[in-house]
Amino acid sequence: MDQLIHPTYASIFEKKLLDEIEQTAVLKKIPQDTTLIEIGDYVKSMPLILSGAIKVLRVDDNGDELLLYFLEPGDTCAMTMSCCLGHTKSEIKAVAELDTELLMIPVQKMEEWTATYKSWRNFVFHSYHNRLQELLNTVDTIAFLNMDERLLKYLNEKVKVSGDTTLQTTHQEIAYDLNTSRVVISRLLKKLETMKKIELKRNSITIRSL
Amino acid sequence: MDQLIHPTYASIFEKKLLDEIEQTAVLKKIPQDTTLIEIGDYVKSMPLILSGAIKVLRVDDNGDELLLYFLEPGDTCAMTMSCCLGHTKSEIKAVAELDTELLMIPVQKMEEWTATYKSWRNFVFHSYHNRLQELLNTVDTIAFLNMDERLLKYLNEKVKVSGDTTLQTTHQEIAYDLNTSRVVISRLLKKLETMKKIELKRNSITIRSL
DNA sequence: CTTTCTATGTAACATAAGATACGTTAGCAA
DNA sequence: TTGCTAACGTATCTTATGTTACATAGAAAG
Repeated sequence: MDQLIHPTYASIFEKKLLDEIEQTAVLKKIPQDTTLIEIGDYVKSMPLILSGAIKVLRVDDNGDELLLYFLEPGDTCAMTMSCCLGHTKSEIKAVAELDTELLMIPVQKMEEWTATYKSWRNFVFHSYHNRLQELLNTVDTIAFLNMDERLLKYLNEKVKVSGDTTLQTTHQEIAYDLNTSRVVISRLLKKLETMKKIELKRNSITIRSL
Repeated sequence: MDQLIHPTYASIFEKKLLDEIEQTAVLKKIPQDTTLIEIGDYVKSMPLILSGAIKVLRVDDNGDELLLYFLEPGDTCAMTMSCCLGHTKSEIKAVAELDTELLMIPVQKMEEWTATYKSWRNFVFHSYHNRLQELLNTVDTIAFLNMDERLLKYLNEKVKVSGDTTLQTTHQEIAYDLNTSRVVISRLLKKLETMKKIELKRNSITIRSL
């Protein structure tokens, strides 16, 4: 497991902490599209992302969804952390966007480590900081941008996260993430295709320039 | 100053920490409508709110504003904290909603205390937790609610924060907070008045039942 | 090859919200 | 009193987005 921890976390954690992580963390392999957490779930461990990507969503009472942000290697789910520390239920839904590898840290350990390891404390604060930033970004997007701009931003993020300019997805999927209807997305995508910015095929969108 | 700290914070901080706060914190009295922080400001101290209330806003490049949430006694500005710890510029604008009293803690001290005081660490984590919650709430509001529902929620919050069912405000002010136009707010308020839920006068709105 | 899905294209219409314009009113000041 | 200004009321129009309905196309299954 040692090799797995190294690439992303070795540089920020001290040796002793890395040893502790190696002893207590559990490696979890998650196939694409697996739901990791639903709203209302109790969470007893916190994930460190080693590879892949995780999509974090908000869901309202009517089942309407909205993409909040993606988590990538080196990230942790601050929401989950927050729920662990506050001993409250999950406020978000998390789905594996790609095949993903996680290190699961038990709550009890993470509480211990905040007292004993400065590097861990910094990591936790840093994670909160990043999550607040991302949430502000999300707020900006839905408050200040029109749907066509949001769609562009969304496509860009998907390309960045997947590392591929051809996205395997459907219009309906996008509509769910942006909390709108399929027809609206089809309409806007068609416009982008006319502008030669993307190419549309069944189950795939190729981004040429955005 | 001892009496000032007591009511809101005495129960959560240990004696030694309270003493330290008393020695290093600076009491600041802020009149209503004063801008405390603008986006891009560097912040070198973190506020603990003793009395009053603070309105936290997001502003975009066009100068469009959006109310994120209100801070009340016992709260701290997690955004500011986050910026302090990350040594980054402020991402938000903060305005005194009422006459407000703050204790200002220097960054350097707050970093020290996270290492030495468990109660401080818990307070910091708790604050992050609450702010994430509030931001999720904000996201829900703008993503899933229509303007009329957002207006109702807004009026309720103002009543709660001010402790008065009569709000001294203008339609334009509300429009700024909700990032819409005055005309839209006037229209919706009129509808609420017709439904006998509120009473409108120049510069004042009295909430009867929501 | 036909059938059966699911994904996509597109028209036609409905609605919430934004924009513009202008009239009215309350309160203050000269 | 008169006049001025900020706040408010309201009609009209535009636009972005949502809704419904239906046609077509591609993939998969039989």
